[in-house]
Amino acid sequence: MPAFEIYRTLPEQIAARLQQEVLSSKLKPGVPLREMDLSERFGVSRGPIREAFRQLTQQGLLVLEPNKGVRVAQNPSVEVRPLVVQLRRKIETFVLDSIFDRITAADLAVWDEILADIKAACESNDVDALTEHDLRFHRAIIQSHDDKDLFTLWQPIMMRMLMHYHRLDDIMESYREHKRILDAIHNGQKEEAIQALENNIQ
Amino acid sequence: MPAFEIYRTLPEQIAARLQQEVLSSKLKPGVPLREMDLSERFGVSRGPIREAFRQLTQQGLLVLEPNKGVRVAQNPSVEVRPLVVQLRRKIETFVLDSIFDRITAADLAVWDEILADIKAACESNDVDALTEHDLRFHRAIIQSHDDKDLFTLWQPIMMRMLMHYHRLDDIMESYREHKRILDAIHNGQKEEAIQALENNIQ
DNA sequence: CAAGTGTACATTGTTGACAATCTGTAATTT
DNA sequence: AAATTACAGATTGTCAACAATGTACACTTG
Repeated sequence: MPAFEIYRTLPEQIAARLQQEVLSSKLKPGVPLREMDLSERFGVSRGPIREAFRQLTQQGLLVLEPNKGVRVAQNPSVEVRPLVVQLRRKIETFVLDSIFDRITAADLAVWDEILADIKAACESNDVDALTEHDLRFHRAIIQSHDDKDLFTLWQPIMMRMLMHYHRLDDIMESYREHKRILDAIHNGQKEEAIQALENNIQ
Repeated sequence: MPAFEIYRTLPEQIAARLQQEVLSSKLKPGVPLREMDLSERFGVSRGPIREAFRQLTQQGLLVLEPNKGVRVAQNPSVEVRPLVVQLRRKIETFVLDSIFDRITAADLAVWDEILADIKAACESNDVDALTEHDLRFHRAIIQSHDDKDLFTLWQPIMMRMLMHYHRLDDIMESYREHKRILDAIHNGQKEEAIQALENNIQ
């Protein structure tokens, strides 16, 4: 696992950068994003910017109005949050349950490394880094399922949970929760792993 | 409600057309879509085509590989189907439950009209039209929720259910199921309506 | 003959120019 | 003075040309 992500395309790199800025509230809800501003900032033409906008719109981080451009999406309402939690739990526990017996040592090695990044983020109290590696952790699990496009269902749900929400007083608790998941997997304890995963999603 | 949908933008019109062709299996899984072919067919440049591709990729109907274009997505695996059913039920029943007391006569009028279209499609045994109006029916309910971007979560799930799947031997049963939902709503029977809705989603 | 290499060709990626649309402001009308 | 219209600037939508990448097939090379 490289320390930095490798992106194939220009729009992906731009989208990743903007995603990080939305999730860290550097870009606040309602703020309009101008194609030309960003094309100057990233040193590319408007085409790749527009495509990055589409990706982030699909993730629910931006809202698009025809002929009026995109804005940063509003944070999800508290009323909807319990639904989102349930949906994410259903998907992730489904995946963990169905891949459990086929998890390889290589998978676990990757997940352990991400856990180390989570630990480092918690210890340095870096909430943005924690968000990033929390996302990487759960994405890695989802993407290990055979049906690759479960990811498409999961991503917008995950994004809604990451938008402007920090439930933990004690940031180290996040590390402990993820560690419990991996410990259970290492020990081949399926039910415990699923339980720990559900406990982490709230 | 107009007899035909009104689309603001060029890419939306193109995406709607391609969506219909994928859902009706006129475009089969795995088939590559070439930007230039479609730009000639629709009489536009490649730009709007690319944007339509983005929309359909987000819906899970197309799969995109960088530098290699898009293909029609494979049908969802049978293993994943129960999960998708559960997710869709959770979202739709959540919406119906939370809007139930605020449903207006105007809402019901719209839904009744769609039901009439469903009936007509069933009576003429037109599976493609049924798919279209089934989609319209449930979309109308989802979009009546305040939190507009619940739609973003729901759409890719709905698409996976519509892809190449016909569970009914008796096509008229679809009409009856939707009628039961609306009848219960007309009578103010919330639990019955939710039950009928769940029964329709399988 | 198998494996690798080179070279057209097809296709997607990116760009800058131009067209269409929206927004706010000032002039006009009643 | 209020409502409407006309206009100018800003912004997004579309297009066609060019660049970069991937693909297929013939060709070398061992």
